[in-house]
Amino acid sequence: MNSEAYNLLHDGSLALGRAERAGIRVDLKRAKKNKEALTIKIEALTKELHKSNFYKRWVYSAGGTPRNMNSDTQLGNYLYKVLKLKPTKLNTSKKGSTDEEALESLNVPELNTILKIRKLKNIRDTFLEGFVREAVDGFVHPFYNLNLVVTYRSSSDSPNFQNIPVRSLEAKKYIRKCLYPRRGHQIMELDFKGIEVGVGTCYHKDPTMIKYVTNPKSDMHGDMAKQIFLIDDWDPSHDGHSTLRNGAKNGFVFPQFYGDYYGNNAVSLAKWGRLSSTTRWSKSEGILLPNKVPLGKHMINHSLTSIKLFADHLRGIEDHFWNERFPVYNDWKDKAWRQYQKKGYLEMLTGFKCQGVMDRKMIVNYPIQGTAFHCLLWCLIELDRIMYREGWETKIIGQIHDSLIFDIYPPELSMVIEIAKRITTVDLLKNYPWIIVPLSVEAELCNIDESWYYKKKIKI
DNA sequence: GGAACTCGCCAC
DNA sequence: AAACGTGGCGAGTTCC
Repeated sequence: MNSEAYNLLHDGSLALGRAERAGIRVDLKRAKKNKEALTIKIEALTKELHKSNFYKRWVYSAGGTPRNMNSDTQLGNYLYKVLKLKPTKLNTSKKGSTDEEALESLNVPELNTILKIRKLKNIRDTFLEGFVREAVDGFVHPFYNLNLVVTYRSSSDSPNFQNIPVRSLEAKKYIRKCLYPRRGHQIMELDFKGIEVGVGTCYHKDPTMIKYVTNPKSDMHGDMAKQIFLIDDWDPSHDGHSTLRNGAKNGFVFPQFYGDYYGNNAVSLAKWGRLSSTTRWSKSEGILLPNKVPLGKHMINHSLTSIKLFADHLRGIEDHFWNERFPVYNDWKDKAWRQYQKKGYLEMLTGFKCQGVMDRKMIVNYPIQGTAFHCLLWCLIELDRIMYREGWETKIIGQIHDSLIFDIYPPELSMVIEIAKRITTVDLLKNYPWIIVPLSVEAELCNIDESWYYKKKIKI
């Protein structure tokens, strides 16, 4: 790495050290209460399972020794060797998988109980128990490492602050309702909007992507949703259409950027839209579209009657995506790969080098992932410097790759937002002149004395 | 009988 | 042929 990169890590660890020292307030009483509530639920589900013929036969098959349903080895043996069920999926050791997708596909009611227990145990033992174990005087102090990740991103541990559940409502409730700001303060989260797409654009400079990230009226994910789901009367403000937009974004666009292909896109989009991956689609299946039409009916009306035909459709879209829509981006991927093969390493715009054996996907992903984080880290250092110098009562308490988490002293709120906005959208671009696209941030805020669970988007 | 390791799973 | 990157847990294995 060059000296600029080197200094970023040094300044970064000092700034992150202050966030570590600040820490996050935990309601330990609540964490313990939630743990107990989960234990009761887990015990009830375990009892239910133990009563089933499914479990009794499992024990019998082991000569009467009790079976541990948390053991994937025992479960896999029973399902695929004793019951001789056909695995729908293999794990890396080429044995029948026992992950969520595999168990769901077997359509055995008791397996759903096991999945439920798994989820609850994960909430209890990884997250809540982690808070209880790591808390000192009512605060957890997650660590942020800058020396562990091959892409020169950060990682976090003890407890890991970068994988706190937010998508699953149940997990989110149990866990985030334990995390609080200091008394009289409020938690705020500031996120870069589409930073990886923006940083990627600084690498490949594709003119169509530049238009997409520069013109606020353009909408890449919306355009892809129109194409993928064959919608003629596209209305971005429509709830149902914004659902399809999310599908296109998370089921096609991002996976394509990461190097995935249309075949997997078809499977994951079918799953997302509740369409069968094995049988022909019917007009009554699938998620409901805005006009109350099931997705299955909509697809069939457009002659897409099965996942096979849908995959063919996506193959054409993938081809158009890379060769017509983003040909310059496509060329950059080739160029980056050839350059790595010639030089044996890759170099980021922020001055970091990655050496070692890498495949094509790593070569096009690492620089974007790392560089995007470096933008966040640079802003964190700048903000920390100002906060420290001026003695703000507001503290930075965490960081999740493209977002900053603050413990806000309410009288300082508007000043924090104003300065953070300046640093992220103006100062950063001066420091890194290779940033050729506008960057923007969005904010989520909790009320005073409210837990992190209640964060809500605010206008800034 | 414990330390250190791998694997599979799952959270982001 | 076919998804980037992490941390953490429980189960199971190996080694001393």
